[in-house]
Amino acid sequence: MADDQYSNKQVAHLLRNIAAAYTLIGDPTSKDGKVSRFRIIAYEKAADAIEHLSREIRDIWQEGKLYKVPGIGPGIGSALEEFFEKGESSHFNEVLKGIPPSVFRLMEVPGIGPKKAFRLVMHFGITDPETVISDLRNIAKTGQIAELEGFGQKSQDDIIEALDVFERQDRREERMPLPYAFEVSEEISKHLAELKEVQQIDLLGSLRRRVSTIGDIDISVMADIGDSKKIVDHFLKYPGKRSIEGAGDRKASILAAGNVRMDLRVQEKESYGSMLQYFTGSKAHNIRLREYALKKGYSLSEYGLKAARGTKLEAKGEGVSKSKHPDGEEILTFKTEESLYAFLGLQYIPPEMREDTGEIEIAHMKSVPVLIDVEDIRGDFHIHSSYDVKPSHDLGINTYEELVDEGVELGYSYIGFADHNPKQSGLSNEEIIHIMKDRKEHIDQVLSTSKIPYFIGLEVDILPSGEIALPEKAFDYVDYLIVSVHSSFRMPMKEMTERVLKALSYPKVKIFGHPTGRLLGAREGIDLNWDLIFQYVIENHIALEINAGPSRLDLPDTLVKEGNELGATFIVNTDAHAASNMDWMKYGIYVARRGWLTKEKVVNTWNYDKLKKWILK
DNA sequence: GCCGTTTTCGGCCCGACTGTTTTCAGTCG
Repeated sequence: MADDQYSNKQVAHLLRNIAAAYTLIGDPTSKDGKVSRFRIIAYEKAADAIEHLSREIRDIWQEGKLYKVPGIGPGIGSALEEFFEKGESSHFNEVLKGIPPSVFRLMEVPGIGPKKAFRLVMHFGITDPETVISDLRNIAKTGQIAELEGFGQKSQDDIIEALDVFERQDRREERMPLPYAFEVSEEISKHLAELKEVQQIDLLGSLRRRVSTIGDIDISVMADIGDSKKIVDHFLKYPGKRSIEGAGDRKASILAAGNVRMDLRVQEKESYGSMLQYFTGSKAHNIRLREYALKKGYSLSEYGLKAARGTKLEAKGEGVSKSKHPDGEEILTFKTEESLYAFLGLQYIPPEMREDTGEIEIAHMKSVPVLIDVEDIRGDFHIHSSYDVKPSHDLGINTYEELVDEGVELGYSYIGFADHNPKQSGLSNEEIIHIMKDRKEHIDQVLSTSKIPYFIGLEVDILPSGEIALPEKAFDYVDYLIVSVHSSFRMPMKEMTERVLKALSYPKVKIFGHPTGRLLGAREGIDLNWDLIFQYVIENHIALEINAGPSRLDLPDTLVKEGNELGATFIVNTDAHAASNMDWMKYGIYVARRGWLTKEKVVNTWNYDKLKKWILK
């Protein structure tokens, strides 16, 4: 499904190839064959936009909303329509005709862009994309690349190295789950903190934006600019280092164990705010912010604001001062991010929102939402105990009493238990009903003096038919049900949607658990028609779970944002199988914040009375 | 080719590093 030629990734790849072809040979379909460089940029922008969509571009086209995607206008749009209808576009074909396919393959190698790929392919006549990597490596080893004009010995060595690395890890795009990235970054932070010249260390990039999976670790250091070389040198001596990717006076990159790339930047105090802003990203947010600044007459970079179009620089406002850009021009520098956004007439934008999904417009209108925080959470409703109901999946390791104690420790006002349902094979309905009755009696007994009120829930499997794995007579012994998909993950969207909608229709179902079923880096989510799911849960007051389990982080942030815009409500749960895992809550909160949620949209921030009313409704 | 809270025409993000170069092109983030 996701890897066919219509997937967002493939369509984005196609548009980037068109952009590369334009760069290399121009447009064969136009009169003079020339292409404005801005048309090339437009294709790349459209590719970026499509790659970051939260749903499939082809589905958007089928809904007739293709031209609502930013970056798609009449030109690219009409070609895409033809592509979706016929499986190919005559314009795209014309443009690509002049470029051997091996060029695009070679461009996937880091360090080789369109120009180099084209030169090498044309000069050596390697046209087969299947063999281009090994063919070129063989040629390189004979020393022929070093003799080409514009290349040299070093270029040749670099190409051999890049091809070797590429072939070893071809297409393995390793991103680590956010919680793991936090651990890795702690070590490098400690290493940097050894230097007394280091005044402050910040983790930036996708880590600071709390993206669910992290590619690179981005680190900034505040220091006097005279010390920056020394700090870079120390960074390069990190014991976990495998190789140096690049190094300058103010920035450097290394590859650490596990092929984790780490990027360092050093900046002085006066312009540190600009650095934080720049290095936090996202790239799309930064580009949009720079465009916005430019319209106001300023050119924005990681150093601060330069005057553009004859604007006069005036250092007005908190934390703003005049300084010199490394190139000698006068600039305004910013101590904090707040001062930078404020200077541009924008409300502060939390890092989690900086994805170019409308946040700059909202900040301009001064209506940035107050995002939910982990302190707002008053309870956890997806916790597994060690009470043995002969469950279909794993038992937890702690008793109800221990889970309550942990809840009290976390400052919760209430708690909900959601063990897995008793397995259906080998147990009769009567036995299951009996187990459920015993469980309720057990809980009520051991928690008769509980410090906080509790709810008795159950996480029930959604069977392939859409029925749920619990006889209705057992419903008497629970306050609420979480329904979750735990099997048959690969069903066509239509059937999967019907399956889930049926499960959601049972009485006492209040929560749709880890809704996509994805496992980060291990399993894609299920295919659902989200418009129908959102509509149903909104009408029936069912909360969509944001599962904070480090390997899940499910619902994904993009779907949270979409559901939020439609008016859905959510619940952030840990799915803990041990009391010690109940502190995973923060990871779910990160997802919620990336989905722009305020606390009102999250049921487990509500006070007890309101919450109880919702559960018992 | 796309786009609009100073524009339906006239703009389009910014800088660092590397290698091959005597002033810059290519690539990347």
